[in-house]
Amino acid sequence: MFDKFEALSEEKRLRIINSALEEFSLRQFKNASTDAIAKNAGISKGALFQYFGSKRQLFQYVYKYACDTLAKEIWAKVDLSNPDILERLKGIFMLKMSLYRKYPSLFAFLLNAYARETDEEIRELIKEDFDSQKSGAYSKIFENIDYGKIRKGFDPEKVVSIIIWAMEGYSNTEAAKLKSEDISMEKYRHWLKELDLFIYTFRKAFYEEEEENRHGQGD
Amino acid sequence: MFDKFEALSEEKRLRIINSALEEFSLRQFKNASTDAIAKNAGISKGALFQYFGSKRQLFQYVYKYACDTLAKEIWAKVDLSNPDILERLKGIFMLKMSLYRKYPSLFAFLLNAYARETDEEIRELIKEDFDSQKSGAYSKIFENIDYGKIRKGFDPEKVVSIIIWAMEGYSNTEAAKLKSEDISMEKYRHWLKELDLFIYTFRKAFYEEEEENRHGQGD
Amino acid sequence: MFDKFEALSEEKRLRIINSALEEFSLRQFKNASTDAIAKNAGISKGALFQYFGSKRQLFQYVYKYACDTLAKEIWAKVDLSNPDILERLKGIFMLKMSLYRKYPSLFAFLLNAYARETDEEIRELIKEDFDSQKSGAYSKIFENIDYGKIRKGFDPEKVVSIIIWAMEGYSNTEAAKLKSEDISMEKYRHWLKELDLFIYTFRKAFYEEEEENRHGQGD
Amino acid sequence: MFDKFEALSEEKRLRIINSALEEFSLRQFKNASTDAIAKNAGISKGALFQYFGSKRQLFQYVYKYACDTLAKEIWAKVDLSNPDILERLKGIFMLKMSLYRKYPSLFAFLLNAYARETDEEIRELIKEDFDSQKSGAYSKIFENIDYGKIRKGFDPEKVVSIIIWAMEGYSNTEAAKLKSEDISMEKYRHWLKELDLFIYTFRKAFYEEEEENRHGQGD
DNA sequence: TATGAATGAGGATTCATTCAT
DNA sequence: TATGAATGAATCCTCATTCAT
Repeated sequence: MFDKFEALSEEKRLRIINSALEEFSLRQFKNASTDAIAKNAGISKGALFQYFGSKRQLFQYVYKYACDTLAKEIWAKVDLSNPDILERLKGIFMLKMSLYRKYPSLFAFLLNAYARETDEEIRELIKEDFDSQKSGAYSKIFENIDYGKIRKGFDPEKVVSIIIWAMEGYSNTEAAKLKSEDISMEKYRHWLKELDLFIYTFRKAFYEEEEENRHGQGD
Repeated sequence: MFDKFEALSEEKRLRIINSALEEFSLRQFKNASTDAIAKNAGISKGALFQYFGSKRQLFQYVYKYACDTLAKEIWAKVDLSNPDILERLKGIFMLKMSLYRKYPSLFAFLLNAYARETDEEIRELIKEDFDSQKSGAYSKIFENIDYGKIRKGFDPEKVVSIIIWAMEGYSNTEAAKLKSEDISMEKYRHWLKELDLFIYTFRKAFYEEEEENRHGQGD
Repeated sequence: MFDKFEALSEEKRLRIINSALEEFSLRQFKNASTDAIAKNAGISKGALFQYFGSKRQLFQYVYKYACDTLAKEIWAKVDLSNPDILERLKGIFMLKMSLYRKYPSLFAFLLNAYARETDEEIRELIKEDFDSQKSGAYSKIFENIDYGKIRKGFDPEKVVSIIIWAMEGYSNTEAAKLKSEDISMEKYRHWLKELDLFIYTFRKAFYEEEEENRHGQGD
Repeated sequence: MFDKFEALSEEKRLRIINSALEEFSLRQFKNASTDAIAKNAGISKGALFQYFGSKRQLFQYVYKYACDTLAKEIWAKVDLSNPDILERLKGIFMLKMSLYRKYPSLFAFLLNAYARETDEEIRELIKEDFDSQKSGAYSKIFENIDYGKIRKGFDPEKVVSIIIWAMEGYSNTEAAKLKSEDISMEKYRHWLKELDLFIYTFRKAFYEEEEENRHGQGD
């Protein structure tokens, strides 16, 4: 299965995968056009069906590819050694942004698949995968987090929720601004500065004094 | 344009609009069936096309109707007299939740349109509208806000962003849990309690001491 | 089901059925072209699918129609009161020939369906029907046959087999000559004369003397 | 034409012919897969088209091959020295049955081609060939037949037709029972006994007394 | 010469849109 | 004006045939 496809040159394979990623991120499974995928990949419709058998199997292949690629990229790079949730989320934010640069369609494809897809069979495929990945991801993100730094009088769970929602809000806002344009070094530097401001704010708002001092001193 | 439609009796007009709202909230524009819309509205397909010319124009009409209706509802009820951002957001959250109950199809339609629609022309229509509405909405939300209460040392803009993102995160999380089931009074009470906890947390984290005291005393 | 089709005028319905009969008698189910059926019936492809839903259902409808029509025609006209196998087979032969005139494609369609069809689902549909019809038909043909007239020294079963095979051979030979051209009255008279000759031959060959005499006297 | 094919080794040629015979006996011309033919012959699809130009020409070649082979076999073995039609038909029946055993695919192919093929061009090819072969065959079968034995009062032509149709009916009935299973010696003996009974019946029914006597004495 | 990947025309089916009644 | 049957363009998929290697 998919032997014929995997026997192709990497260049051609990527052309096809990226064409499919783009089409499937623009349209639902049902409306995505195999014609468009073939055309944009520079191959014939017949070839597409020789490689993947059906539109459905093409989706499955591309979906698996996207998940694997993303998982490899993310878990290879998130630093789980730092027990500070703020530093960890900062790492995840920067990673997320860099992935937009590297695989613009891939990200859009996965979001589209999860948020918009209505084809039942496809939803099932996604749900299984997504739920297991998500719970895995969340448990990894919260692994070894040190809640001791949070100021007395706060519900640590609420505080962590607020921080995560705020970080998500920020990364979504920035991602929406990006679209598929290139990300400059300047942009990176800007984000790092902004993130430090957010982190400073969170620390000052929710952490014990000493933390703030340490931060103040280190600054 | 749409003269023929607007000449109909209100009862018939509503039947048609509601049928379209429901179909468009269940399916993407391209997959929505004009047959189903006509059937559920109890009119013939031919009539539908005589009123609106095309499926696309029908969508546009219904979309505009939904936006207008919602805007009227929201701005009629949000209390802009209270200069405290926290109280104002609490009001918006409760309103948002109550709208799920009042106009399930209309709300679902707008969410679906904004979040799931992939038809390019439709997206553009939505975006324009949405952006102008959003900027209007945001300027209204921030109208007369008293930033003076925010603790010195914080960037008020960042603090407000964090609060808004966190509130959005919470309302999205809760909305996702809702689906289309009915909202009980108990649910409302639960939300009010939770919101008060969030507000307490925000106040304690970002507001001047005295604010916190006032809250503590008032509780 | 098929309501829309049955609501059409008889003229249009017959045009469609005959077009389908012809196409399905020329090609196997799989190769039969819905395009050709629609075109020859003078309707659009879309209409065909509105009436029947799918090519498969169209076949089923047409098949049932063919069976019902044929059964009605045959059993309405075969005279089962005459206990002489020769007279009865003569009746069946004449009937078979007259059916070629009335429903040329219908006959070809049923033969084609039984002899050539390879689509499994279609075969099953046919087999059930055909086997039950055939056993019913055979039991009717042999109902009340008087074997007493067959000359001593012959195995009556063999004699009847020979007569039936010979009659089938003759009717197939004649049917093959016919194709779809019209059958003249002259042709009918010719067949009747030929049949009488065959019957004379069978009687003289296989029946008791007295039978032959009676025949001789009656001639 | 076909030079390239005929230049191949006999072993390879037979592999290709047998593969085509099998595929064409399983499916109609249109549904037969050139892919399957090439694969089962152990050659590439490209080679197949280089040898034969098109699927149609491949069929023609194979059809001609089948006809020639069969004709050679048949006329080599039918004993034309015996002037008795009954003995001659008995020989043909036994030969026909033995050919099922010797060339199952070839026989199945020809039957399939004649009985089931619906492609018009192919049908024409078959018909021409078949008609010329048939008339040739019939003239050979009736060569040197002694009609003198037939009882006075019968039309010899009719009698011979009846005998041939009955024999065909019997051989078709038996062939239908066979399918592709092997033919045992017992089966052969059974057929010989049955044939003798039929011949006895025909002789008694249609031949002059003395013939019958001779038969009765010889039995 | 042999290969088998690539091509693209052809077929079933769907559905927005039209139009005769 | 209202109807809903009819249309036909568009979509997925197959497979004989071609052609670069």
